[in-house]
Formats: sequence, C-alpha cells, structure tokens
Amino acid sequence: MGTSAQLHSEKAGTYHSDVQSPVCSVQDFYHHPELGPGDLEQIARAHEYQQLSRGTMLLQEGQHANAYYCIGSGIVRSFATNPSGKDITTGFTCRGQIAIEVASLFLGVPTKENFQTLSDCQVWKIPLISFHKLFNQIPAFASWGREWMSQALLMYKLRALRMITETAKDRYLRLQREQPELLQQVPLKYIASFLGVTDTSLSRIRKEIARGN
Amino acid sequence: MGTSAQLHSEKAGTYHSDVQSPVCSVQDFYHHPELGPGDLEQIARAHEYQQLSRGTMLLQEGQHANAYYCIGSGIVRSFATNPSGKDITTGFTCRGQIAIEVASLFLGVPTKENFQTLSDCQVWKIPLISFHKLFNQIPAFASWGREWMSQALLMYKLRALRMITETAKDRYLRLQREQPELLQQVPLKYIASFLGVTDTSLSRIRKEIARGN
DNA sequence: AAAAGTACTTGCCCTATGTCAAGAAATCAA
DNA sequence: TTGATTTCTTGACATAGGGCAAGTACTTTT
Repeated sequence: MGTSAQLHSEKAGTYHSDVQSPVCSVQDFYHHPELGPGDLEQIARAHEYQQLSRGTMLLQEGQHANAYYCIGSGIVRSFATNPSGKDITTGFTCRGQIAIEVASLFLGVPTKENFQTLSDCQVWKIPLISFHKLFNQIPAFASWGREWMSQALLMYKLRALRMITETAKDRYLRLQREQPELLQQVPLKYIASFLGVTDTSLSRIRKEIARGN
Repeated sequence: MGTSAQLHSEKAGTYHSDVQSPVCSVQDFYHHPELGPGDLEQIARAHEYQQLSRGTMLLQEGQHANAYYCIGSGIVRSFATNPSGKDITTGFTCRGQIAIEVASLFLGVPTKENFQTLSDCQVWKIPLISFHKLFNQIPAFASWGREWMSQALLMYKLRALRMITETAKDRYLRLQREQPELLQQVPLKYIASFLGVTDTSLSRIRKEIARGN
C-alpha cells in the first residue's frame, strides 16, 4: 500500500480488509417493526452462508442476476464498463449492507454492472426465487423491501445531485468523513472513478488537502 | 420564448404546454401482468382527479409528502435548493409518469425536494394511506410497486453514472433525442441545472451544436 | 534477491466549464 | 403601447480537471 498506508495504518498494510467480526447473523439485515421472530427465522433459512475469496465476481455484465448478497464482512465493488473500455466504480458494499443489482434481479434484464469482491468476504446469499416467496407470503417483508428500496433510491438521487452541486474535493472530503474505512482498504483508482475524477486528479486533491485544505 | 421558439415552434410560443389529450385513465399507470380488471378498478377509485394551474407547488422542502400524483397532462419540475441559494432541477415528470418523493412518502422524513407545475396539469392524486391499503391488500399491486421502484432506481443510477461518463454536450444531445418535448416547453435555465451546467454554458453548447456538431 | 507488477505522485499542457457583466430579444403587466 | 421582467446569448477572463508521460515506492512472484 502506498502513501495512504503510511498515513493511516499502524503497519505496512495490504488492501485486504483488517480482520473484523462479521455482522452477527443474517437477521441483522432485516430490521423492520412489523417483522416478528418467526418471520425472521423463516427469512434467515432462505439464505445460504458463503465464504468468498478476494477477486470473486458475484455478477458480470450481460448476466442475469438471480440472487443478492448480505455482506457480513469484506468489501464488494460494483462497476460499469465504458464503451471506451474504462471501468467506472459505481459503488462499494460493506459489512452490514446488501450487494444487489436491482434492475437485473427484479426487471429480469441482463445487468450492465459488475460485482467483484475486493477482499475475502463472508456473505449470506438469497436466491431470487426464495425472495419472491417471502415477498408474497410475508406482508411485512414486502414492506421491508419497499423501505429498503426507498432508502436506496434516496442514496442514488443524492449521489446524482452531489455530482452536480459538489466539487471533486467536496466529494472526497465527504467520503473521508462518512466512510473512512474505504480510503484505507480500497485502491485509489477505484475511489477516484467512484468520485468522478481520474486518479491523477484525486492524487492532486489529496495533496492539496494534506497541505492544509 | 427565445431562440428555441424561433427554431422549433410554428408560432411565437409560450412555455405553456401545447394542448394535448391527457392519458386516458389512471389505470394506464398501473400496467402489470398480475393486476386484473377488478384490481385496477379498486386502484383507480383510490385516486382523485385534479386540475392544477401553472406554478402550483405540489410539495415544498421541509414538508412531509402524503400523496403522489399520476400526471395525465402537463409537466412537473422537481428541484433541490443549494445551501448557497441556487436551485438545481432534479427531474421533470411528464404525461404518463408519476410525480413522487419516495423518501419522504415511504420513509416519513421531511422532503428536501420541491415539486412545481411548469404548466397547467391534469393529475390523479392518491394519498399515502390509500396506497398503503392497496399495497397490503393486493399482492400484485405490491409487485407493481416493486417493479416501479426498480425502474426508478435504475434511472437514478444511470443518471449518476452519466454525470461521470458523459460530457455536458453528450447529456444535452441525449435529452434532445430522448425527450425533445422538454426542450420546447421548459426554460433553458431549468434544463441547464438538470444537465449539471450553467445556463451560460448550455447556451454555448447549443450554439456549437447549431453550427454543426 | 531480482524482476515484474501495482499504486501513487508529479510536471506540462490543454479543454470544458464557471463567473461576471453586458446586451438583445421575447414576454408579461398594466 | 410602454415599461418591467424574463429568457437567452455573447465576450473576457479564471479555474477545475483531463491526457500523457515519467518517476518513485511498495508489493507480489519467482
């Protein structure tokens, strides 16, 4: 690891995430006031626990998503590929979050996004078919889903808005403030394209910040 | 209206939308394979038809959304206000689309967006409470909702991605290609902030395109 | 330990877009 | 009709960020 390791880590690091306990159980992903213990058990049974090694592709452009993943530990990067060949990081999914390609999964279209683990990960995987059953059998699960989607929609709206209203530096400072762990575990180039700049520019932005805002 | 009227309209125009028939009925908004005629009637009854005059605010920053609107005719603009006072257009809702602030409506938080009619509009309004009943009573309606949300999520993801990968000119050309009616009915400044540039820059972009790409 | 690969920084130059201010044209108010 | 307002354009100048290429430091492989 480069400069960021020198600045932030106790010892010369790697991009592998530090060892950290996973989220306790898959039930932690489904908090909702109307979901009772019985519901949660039924939901939990629909998931399969998996250990994935770094670099695993969960989903590749052109495929049809048929499951989503609750991330117990590790980091997943999603990215889209430009016609000109470059890949643009569209998001990071961390511990406690859900890695999912909504459009492909729920609209049945081939995905335009790729999902790749950036570190060894512990995940709970649930197939679409199981999700669908739960959605129809447990009204509170459908409500949970609607709220999750609302939250996700809000995040993407905010992201689009911030791409307009904030400078690249603003966006970097926000990321540093809100998800500092990403800066320590993810190569700069992925951070850069996620923020909408080149790695060269991000490097200069960091330098400027280091000199004293 | 300025140059765009000279270029595109038959006669000296105004920003009022041309007279056009509204979408036939509110049922047109709820196409879904699992929704039967009985369901659709029940859904339709939950809506109230309204005629709104130009400039009506459907929702203002800080309020709690308690309904959404199916747009039969006219155009609604949504915008967010910058800390620095400027307003940024976040979207346009046209005939056949739904004007809704998902986060406020489904998460119960005060909205950070404003919704304003840019022309006289014919709409069908449905209160949250009616929506909620339908969501719980008609499984197919919940499925419809999930698919609608998936589609909306996809659009916002694409918007964020395009703010990164495309130039302002690209984005303008795309808008011209995909929603030409907007360019003829909406003041340039709103288009500009929606595209993420100043009206000055957009004016230059248009000039460049007019000269011959 | 050497070689190869990856991550990050830096310099040089260029372009897209922003800011500010003025002016022309269209629209609205009365 | 006249004056006020809004819409759109244009010019001069400033700045953020991109493209390319070189260089350094760290990491992985062998």
